[in-house]
Amino acid sequence: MIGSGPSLRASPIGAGSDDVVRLLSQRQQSQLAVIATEVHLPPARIVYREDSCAECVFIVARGTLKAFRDLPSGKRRVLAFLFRDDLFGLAEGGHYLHTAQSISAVTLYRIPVHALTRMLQADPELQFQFLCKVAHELRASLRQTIIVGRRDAVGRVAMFLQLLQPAGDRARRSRIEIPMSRSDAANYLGLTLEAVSRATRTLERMGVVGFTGRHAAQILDTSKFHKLVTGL
Amino acid sequence: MIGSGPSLRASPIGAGSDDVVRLLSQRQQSQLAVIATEVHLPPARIVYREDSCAECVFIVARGTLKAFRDLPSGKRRVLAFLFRDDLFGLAEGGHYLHTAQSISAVTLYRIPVHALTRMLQADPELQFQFLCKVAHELRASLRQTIIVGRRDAVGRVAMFLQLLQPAGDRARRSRIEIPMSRSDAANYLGLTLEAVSRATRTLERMGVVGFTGRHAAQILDTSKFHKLVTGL
DNA sequence: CGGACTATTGAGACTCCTCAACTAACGTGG
DNA sequence: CCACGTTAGTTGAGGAGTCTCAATAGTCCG
Repeated sequence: MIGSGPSLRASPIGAGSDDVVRLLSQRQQSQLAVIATEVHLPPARIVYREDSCAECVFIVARGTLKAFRDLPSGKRRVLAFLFRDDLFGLAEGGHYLHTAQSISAVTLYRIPVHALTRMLQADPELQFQFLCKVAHELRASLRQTIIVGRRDAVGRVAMFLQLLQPAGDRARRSRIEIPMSRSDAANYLGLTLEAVSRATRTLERMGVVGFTGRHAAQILDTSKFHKLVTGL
Repeated sequence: MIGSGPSLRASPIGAGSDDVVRLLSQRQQSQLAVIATEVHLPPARIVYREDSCAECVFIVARGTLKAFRDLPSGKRRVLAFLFRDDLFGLAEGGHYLHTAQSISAVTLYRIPVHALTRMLQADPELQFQFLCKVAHELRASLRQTIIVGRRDAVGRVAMFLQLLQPAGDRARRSRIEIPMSRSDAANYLGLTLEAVSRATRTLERMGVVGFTGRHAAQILDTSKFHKLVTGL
């Protein structure tokens, strides 16, 4: 990280670029830094609870988090994983829609919404970056809908791994870090822990993906992998 | 409709209000009208195709549309239904992410993205309304994820009906209009047409919902209905 | 090294999908 | 206006897949 303040990452709106880019300029970062507070959190710490009063939004500077919602039936549903440069803290009617919890140790920028909205109103360029970011999250959510809509567990897990693939050349992309637990991943995918476990086993047996430990995977057969992702 | 131009509707960001409100002022509507073109379309007409060059965004003035995506496997997935005051035309890398098609006869406002982005940059208040609207769509998408994640068909259909519930008092809310076909609804819910058919039949047998024709439903037992929606 | 939590593996039940036949609704053209 | 063809929806029987429940193995942390 070059900047010394909050940064965002997304595909720009409208522009022809295909790439995910860093959105904020140095100026915008330092401007945001004025109203932002840096927060350090150990793993498994609640950042905020659903339905509590939404006074701040957050930007991830380091680490991984999950956003989940407790359903009336008692079940819990993971709706998103949050990585570096992600924005979170979505509210409705002044209350958070889900609970945010750290998975690894994280560093966050906490920004009061009222200060942020004032700043956005005064700085159209900055606001535009936030618009791009929210559109980016909307795309991510639609992608999740596609994934969860699939019937087969193996295909869903394959798509999930693709989601976690780092950017870069083929060698870099083949090594995948899996920061979350199996059970969180399962929950995100709309599967049970057991189904994910069996699916990963199947992927290994097919020689498509190798798992070394629980938090690292390597794609061994890119062609087969892509066939699974696209659904045969 | 009082305004004579495009209008948007969403929950505002940050504010304490719980309600969905009309976002744009008269001034903003007439300002948008300058760069917008009114388009009338009969039912079942493609507005744009996925992967085609994204030059315009659209706002629904009247009617219902669906947004879907053709998956590599050959299957088709409905990702959203679009109603009055909805904004659509989400793109990535300059290309539309899904295909938009009218369900009923529709009236749309077509707005070139380059003109819109220019206008947004120049008018922070207007841009803020668009930010609210996109956040609103993000919430809708997250809600769909929750719905699709459920396992039981009856519960999913119940949630879907709740989604279509009009605002107002109890009497108004109990009468539900279903503009889309069973098969589109099924697709949106991640079910087959047959499963939806059986689920509606079950709802009828349980005396929870009555169906008169294929495009109208009435909630008969609100308490049971809510139990189904929340998942027992 | 022990304890608690997470993950793997197995057997059975349940639900939805697939396939197939039939019925209803819609729009077209005679 | 009606007959017809096409599309959309209903209903039934069978099979595939995941969920549930249960027991075992592995991992992390004190």
